[in-house]
Amino acid sequence: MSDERKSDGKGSFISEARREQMMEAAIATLDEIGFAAASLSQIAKRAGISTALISYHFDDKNDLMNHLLMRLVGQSTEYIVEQVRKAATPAERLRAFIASSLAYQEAHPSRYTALLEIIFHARTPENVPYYKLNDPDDEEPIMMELTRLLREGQQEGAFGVFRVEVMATAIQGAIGEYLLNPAIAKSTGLEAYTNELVRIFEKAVR
Amino acid sequence: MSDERKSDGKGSFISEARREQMMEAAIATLDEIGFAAASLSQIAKRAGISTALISYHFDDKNDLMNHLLMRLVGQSTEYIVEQVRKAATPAERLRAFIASSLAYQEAHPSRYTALLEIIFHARTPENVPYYKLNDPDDEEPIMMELTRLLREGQQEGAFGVFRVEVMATAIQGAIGEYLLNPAIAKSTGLEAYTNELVRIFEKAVR
Amino acid sequence: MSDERKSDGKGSFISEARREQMMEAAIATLDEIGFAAASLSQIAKRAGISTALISYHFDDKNDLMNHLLMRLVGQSTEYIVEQVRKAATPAERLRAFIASSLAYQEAHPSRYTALLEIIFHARTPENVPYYKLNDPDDEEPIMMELTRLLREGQQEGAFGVFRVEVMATAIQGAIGEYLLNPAIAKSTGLEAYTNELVRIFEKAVR
Amino acid sequence: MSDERKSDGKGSFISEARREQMMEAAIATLDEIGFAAASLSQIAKRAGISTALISYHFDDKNDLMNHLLMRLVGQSTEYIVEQVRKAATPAERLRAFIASSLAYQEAHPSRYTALLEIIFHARTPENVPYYKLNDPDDEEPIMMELTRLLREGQQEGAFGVFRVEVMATAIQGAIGEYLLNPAIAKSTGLEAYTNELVRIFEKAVR
DNA sequence: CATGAATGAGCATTCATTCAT
DNA sequence: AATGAATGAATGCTCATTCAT
Repeated sequence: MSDERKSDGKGSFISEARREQMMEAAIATLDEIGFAAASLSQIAKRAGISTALISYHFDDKNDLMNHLLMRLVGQSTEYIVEQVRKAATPAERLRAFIASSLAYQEAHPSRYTALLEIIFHARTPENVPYYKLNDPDDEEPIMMELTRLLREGQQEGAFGVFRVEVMATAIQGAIGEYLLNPAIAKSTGLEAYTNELVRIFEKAVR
Repeated sequence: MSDERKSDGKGSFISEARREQMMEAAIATLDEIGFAAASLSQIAKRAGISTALISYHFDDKNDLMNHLLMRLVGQSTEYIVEQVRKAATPAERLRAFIASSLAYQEAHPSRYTALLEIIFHARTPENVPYYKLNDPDDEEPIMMELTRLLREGQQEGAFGVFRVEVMATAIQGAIGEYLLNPAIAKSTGLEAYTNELVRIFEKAVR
Repeated sequence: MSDERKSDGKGSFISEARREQMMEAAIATLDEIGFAAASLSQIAKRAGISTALISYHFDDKNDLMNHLLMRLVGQSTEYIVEQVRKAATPAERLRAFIASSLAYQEAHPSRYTALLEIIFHARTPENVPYYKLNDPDDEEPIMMELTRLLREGQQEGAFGVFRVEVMATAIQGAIGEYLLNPAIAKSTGLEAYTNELVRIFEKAVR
Repeated sequence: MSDERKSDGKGSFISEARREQMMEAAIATLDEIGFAAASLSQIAKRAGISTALISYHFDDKNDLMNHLLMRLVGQSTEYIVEQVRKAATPAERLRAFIASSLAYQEAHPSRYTALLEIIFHARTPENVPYYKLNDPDDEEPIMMELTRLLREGQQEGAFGVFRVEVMATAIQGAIGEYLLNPAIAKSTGLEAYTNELVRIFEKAVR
C-alpha cells in the first residue's frame, strides 16, 4: 500500500521520466566517484535537481540503488540473452554467451562499472552484502541462461560430461575477471581475450 | 619515506602487538559490517580501545587499511605459493594452485572477506579504485606464480599452446567466483568444486 | 568565481536574514570567548541553530569569518569616511578622522573586538596571518582616506612637510592603541583621549 | 606550595636548561605557524622531545606561554631601558626610546612575533584576552619608563604641556603599528620610519 | 628525568532525511 | 511536482593531559 505512493510501478509519465533521469545521473556518479562517495547531493548535482527530489521519488537511497541495480541487470541480461538466442548450435551459443558478455562490458563501460559498484558495496538492511546474496532460490536469469545452454549441449551430445553449475561458475568468473584485471586489457585486448576464452572453454566442455 | 615516521619500522613489542590487535579488529569489522560501515569507532569498539589510539598507531584510516591489505595479501600468497612449491610436476602444481586458493577461502573466511572488502572499496587519493589498480608494472606475486607455472608447463611440454595471461586470468576468475556465488557453495561444496575446476583446466591446458 | 555557488549573490530574503543572524552570533561569540574558542558549535549555540546550518549557508568556517570581516571593515570604514567628508578644512578632517575612529570603538565595542579577533587570529591557507597581510597593492580604504586627507592638507598649505605614510601610520597606531590599553580608558576616558590626540597630531602636522 | 614542584624558580640546572630549550622551541613555533597551530606536539617536535616532557616541566600549556611571555617582555624591556638610560637629555631619551623599540623588532623578529602572538591570542582562565589586560595596577615597566621620561622632560622644561598618559599611548601605538603594517616597511623602511617618527613626536611634545 | 601509550573531549564537515512552502 | 531550509547523527582527526614504566 504505502509502496504505491512512491517508487511504484505506474506513476505519471513525468514521474517516470524523472526517475530515469535520476538513475542516469546515478550511473554517472557511480562511474565517476564510486559508491562510497555517491551521496544524494552528488547524484542530484549531476541530475541538475535538488536532493529532496530524489527522496521524493524514491523511498530511500537504498530504494534508488535497488531500482538502478534491477535496471542494469535487466539491460545486460537482455542484451546477452538476445545474442545467445540467435545462435543455432550449443557451441555457437557458448561462444555467443562469452562474446556478448565481454562485448557488453566494453559497449557500456559506465553501466558496467555502476553495476559492479552497487553489487560490491550495497548491503541489505540485515547487513548482508549483495555480492553474497546469490540466493539459490533467486532466479538470476543470466546464470540460468548459461546453465540451460550448457545442459542442452550435454543433452544434444555436443558437450561431454561435467558438472553444469561448476562449469557455469567458472565461465562467469573468467568473464568477470576481465574488468577486474586491467593488465589483461592492456596486454591482450578484448577481442583476443574473447577468442582465447572461447577456445579454453570449448576444450573444457568437450 | 613517509612510511618511517609512524606505523613502520621495528617499533616496540607492545606497539607491534597493538597494531596486530587493531588489524584483527579491523578484519572482524570488515567481515561483520563491511568496509563502508567500518568506521574507526566501530573498529575501536571491537578492539576494546579508543578511536584516538588507532590514529596514534597509524597515520590514517587509509594507512591502517593499506597495512591490513598488505598483510592479508601476503598471508594468502604465502600459503598458496608454499603449496605450489611442494608439487613436482606442472599438472600437480596447477592442481595445487587451484586447491590451495580455494582452501584458503574456506580456512580463513573472515580474512578473505576482509581482503575482498578492501579491494572492492578502497580508493587511491586520486579516486582510482583498488580493483582497477592491477598495474602491469606491479608484481602481483600470486598472478606471477600462476603465470610462471603455466609457462613452465608449456616449456616442459606438459601443457599445450595457449595464451598464458588469458589462461591465468580465467583460472583466477573461476577461483574467485566461488566466494561470490553462495549458490555453488550450497549445491556443490568446496571439495567437489575444487575437483571439478581442476578437471576443467586440466583439459583446457592440454 | 567560486563565490557564486554559496554564500554569495542575492540569495533569498530568508537566506540573507539567516546569514545576518549567524554573523551577529559570530560577533557575540568572538567578543565573548575569542577567535580560538569560537567554534561553529559555539556560534550555533548563540544563534539558536544547529552547526550544520552554518555549513549550509557558508562554504566554510573560513568563509563565514571572511564575510564577517568584510562586513565589519565595511561598516567602520563607512562610518568614519562619512564623518570625514562632512568636514570642510584639512584640520577639521583630521580631527573628524581621529574622533570618529575612536567614537566607533566605543559605539560598537563588540564589533570592534570581533574585528580585532579576526584580524589577529585568522590566517590564509598559506598560513600568513591576516595582520601581516596589509598588502600595499590592496586598497585598504581607511588608510587611503587618511593619506588622502593628509596629502590634501599639504597641498593646500594647511599642513607642513612630513612623510604622509609615516604620519598616517602613527595616527592609526595611536588610535588603535586606545582599545589595547584599558588603563588609558580608565584614567583618561574617550573624550579626553580624543581631544588630546587631536592636539598632538595637530602640532605634528604643522 | 604546589607551585614549587613544577614551573618554579630554583629547579636543577638541567631542569632550567630544559625549560630554556622548550621556550626557544615555542618561539620558533609561534613564529612559524602562529599561536593557534602551536600545539604541544608542534613545539615538542621542534625541541626534539616528547610532548609529555613539556607537561612535566610546566603545569600547563598556559603556564608555558606565561613564562615565555614574561621572558619576552623582560628581554625587550631590558634592551629598551638600557638604551634610554644611556641618553642624557629628555629629547635624547625620547629618541632612544623610539629608536630602540623599533630596532628591537628588527633585531629579533621571531621573538617579537612570538610576543605578539601570545599577547593577541592568550586568555586568562576567566576568558579575558591578554591584550585587554593592561591593568593600571600592573606595573608594565616599558610604559612606566616611557611615562617617566616624558614627565621628567616636562619637569625639566624640555617638553611642553600635554597629558603624559595619552602621549605615551600614542607613541606606543605608533611604534607597534610598524610591524602591523607591512606596507610601511616596504615603502619607507625602518630607519626612515624611525627618524620620521622621532621628528613627529619631537614636535608633538614641545 | 623522560617517554610511549592511552584517552575523553572537541573540532569542522558531510550525510540522508524531513518539512513547510 | 519541486525546492530550500533545517537537523541529528556520524565521520576522521587533533588536542592537552595523565600515567606506568
